[in-house]
Amino acid sequence: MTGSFDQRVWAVVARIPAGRLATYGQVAELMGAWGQARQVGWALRRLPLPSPIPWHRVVNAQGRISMSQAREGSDWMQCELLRAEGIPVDGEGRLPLARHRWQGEASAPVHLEQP
DNA sequence: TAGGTGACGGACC
DNA sequence: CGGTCCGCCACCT
Repeated sequence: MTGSFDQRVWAVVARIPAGRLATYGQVAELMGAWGQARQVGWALRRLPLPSPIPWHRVVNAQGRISMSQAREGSDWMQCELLRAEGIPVDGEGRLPLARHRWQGEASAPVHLEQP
């Protein structure tokens, strides 16, 4: 294989532009591991911090930061990093996912039509 | 070895 | 909205 699961996850996450968001499931899809969102979470958990990989741009499909005591504060750090990129996060970890959703680079060029 | 637990997601109620 | 269930699969008892 050309790299471990972890490395493939990180490679995808590394492509997420600043100010944009992706979901765990989305990352799994982009790396051809459909339905393995959970494993993507594990891979990010194994990411040594601090890291140049923009791990904070990955949130869950409910548009919230996955909070967990097991993260030992990295969840709150994620909150800070996102706000620093201009993405508002409320006290419950909710954020405007729809507006900041990263489209990957798979979106076919669309020809705009006249209204 | 079996069973419980998650940085998940989608269906249902 | 929120809560439960189930499928998913790597980790950890």
